[in-house]
Amino acid sequence: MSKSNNVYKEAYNRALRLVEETRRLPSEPELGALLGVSRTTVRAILARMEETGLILWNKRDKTVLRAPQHRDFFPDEETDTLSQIIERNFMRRLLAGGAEAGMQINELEMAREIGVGTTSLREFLIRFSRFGLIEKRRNSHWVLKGFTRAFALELTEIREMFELRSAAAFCRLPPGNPAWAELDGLEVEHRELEAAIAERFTAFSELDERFHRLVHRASHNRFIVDFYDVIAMIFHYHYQWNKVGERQRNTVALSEHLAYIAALKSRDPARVEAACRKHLESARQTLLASIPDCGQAEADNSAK
Amino acid sequence: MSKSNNVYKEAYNRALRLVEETRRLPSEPELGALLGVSRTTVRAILARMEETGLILWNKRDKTVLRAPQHRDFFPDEETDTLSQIIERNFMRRLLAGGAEAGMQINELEMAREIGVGTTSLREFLIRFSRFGLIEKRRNSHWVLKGFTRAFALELTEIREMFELRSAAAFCRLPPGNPAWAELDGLEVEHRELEAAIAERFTAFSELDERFHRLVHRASHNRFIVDFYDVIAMIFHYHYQWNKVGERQRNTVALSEHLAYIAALKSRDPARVEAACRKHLESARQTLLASIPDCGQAEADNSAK
DNA sequence: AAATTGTTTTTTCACGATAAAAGACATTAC
DNA sequence: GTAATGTCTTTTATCGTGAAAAAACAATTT
Repeated sequence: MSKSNNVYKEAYNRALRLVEETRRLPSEPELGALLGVSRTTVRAILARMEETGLILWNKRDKTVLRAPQHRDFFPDEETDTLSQIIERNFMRRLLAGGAEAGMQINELEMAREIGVGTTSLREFLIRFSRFGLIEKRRNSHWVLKGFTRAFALELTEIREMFELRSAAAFCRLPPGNPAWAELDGLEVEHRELEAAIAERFTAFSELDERFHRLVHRASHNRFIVDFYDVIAMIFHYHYQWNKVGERQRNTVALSEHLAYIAALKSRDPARVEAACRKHLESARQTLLASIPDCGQAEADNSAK
Repeated sequence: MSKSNNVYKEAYNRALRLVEETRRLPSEPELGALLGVSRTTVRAILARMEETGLILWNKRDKTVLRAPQHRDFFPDEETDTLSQIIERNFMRRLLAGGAEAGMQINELEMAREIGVGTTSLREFLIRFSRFGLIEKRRNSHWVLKGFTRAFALELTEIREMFELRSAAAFCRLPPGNPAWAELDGLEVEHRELEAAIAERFTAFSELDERFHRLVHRASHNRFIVDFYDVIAMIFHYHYQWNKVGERQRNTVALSEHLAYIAALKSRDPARVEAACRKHLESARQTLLASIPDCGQAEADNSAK
């Protein structure tokens, strides 16, 4: 099957939004920059838009003829990257299904089950291995380490080290640094969400990620910044399968964020540390509370 | 060409060492365990040994007929893993050649130059990306970030955080923990090397790695333990192309290690921290001294 | 002349295929 | 009856291939 054209389809859907808003589309290179794809893909999109009667395309002239209907869009399933498909499948097995530690992963079988080639699955597993949940035996299978209490503790330990350091670095940023403006923006978004917490309390996790990434970036350390990928991945999937008490959790986290932001703006290192510690502590508790295998931790940890 | 039989060749060479030392070889499963390969490979090895007249093989009986000659061994080039070949090639370009930051990596071209398939190279790059030296543009090329002063500073920053924490954890290990015995063993090896520093001063880096890995393991944190891979990789290649002042460096490091070991054995946290800090500081200086682009650091760091 | 469009070349992504290596099962030897 | 050997099956490592997407180059247009 070689390669799916999801890049084209996904960009096409986004291009439809542009069609909704304008009478005539900009030049090909401009569209490419706007959609984040190459001109080759832009031209494929324009060609189809002409075919379906959405636009009239003649060289520089790209006039919108009609508003896009619902059926003009490609279905969501077709716009996903292969690695996104694999990732979702894999995480579902890992978190939802009964994936015990020590279980081994069969590339061929798993690729067949998900319906992808072995190469793609292999590449996913290699990329995924940095999250510390799987390990490769040379010339042999992968071993699942399991989403255990020990894992959560190790993850949060690093997170706390990194975030405390990043927060301290944030305080030291000169006043002119754009990060301060970003922080102000995030504060506003927090207040807006606080006011509307009843309706859109699920929007929090996206805001949460942006806030923590901003703090981590202040460290100016690629290893710290990159490590947030691990945290984001875990929290993302974790919350997707664990909705109990979500609203309560988010309300608490939101107010902790606001205190944390206020502390950062005060530039008082002691206050920042306290606010950061408090928030991380409750994040840790939330994560731990959701892991079934209690008592397992000591065993895992002392097994060297 | 599908797959090279380097596993077989490498295991064969190691099996020759056993032939040198024994009159008759053990059972197939035992040999497999000894060489770390499957019985399939063991049997292939035995088959060849019989063919070349090294042994007489009849079911359980595997009698050694003659001592292996030099020409019985497979040449070293043939025993390397593909990923080792790729790694060496890549690191040579990165450290020795003029690999400026921002330069882009072409999978196809590089694969051709090294003489491997694109899949293998891709997988290597994905694995390598966690070292923070390259970055992928989606649906496009990889970008080289360069082995810059900024990189070295970011790397050592994390290293120091992790090692200080691990060393502190080491102090708290109960007296019965096998790590203490391992530490004693390493101390002996250090003393032996100290006595013979004149002859085998290049053997230090291997000892260095084992020592630091032992310390890191005390953290009981997979992210800390895994991070040492990054450090080991950098130091390994770095020293391979930078032999100036090696002996002096190693002599200093050796005595610092001994002080560090003594501190750990004293279990005095303050003393451990001091010894650890001192050693890490000189390791950092050594690394920084070897990077050509001075003054670059500020520019890199403040570029957000 | 600079930017845009038209055309061609290259590169990435993903697959199936194949030999090496591992693993499973059946048989024999002690 | 346990542990070895003999045989067969499955899985991994690697490549070549082909379509999607990017990038480079050439020809227009304003």
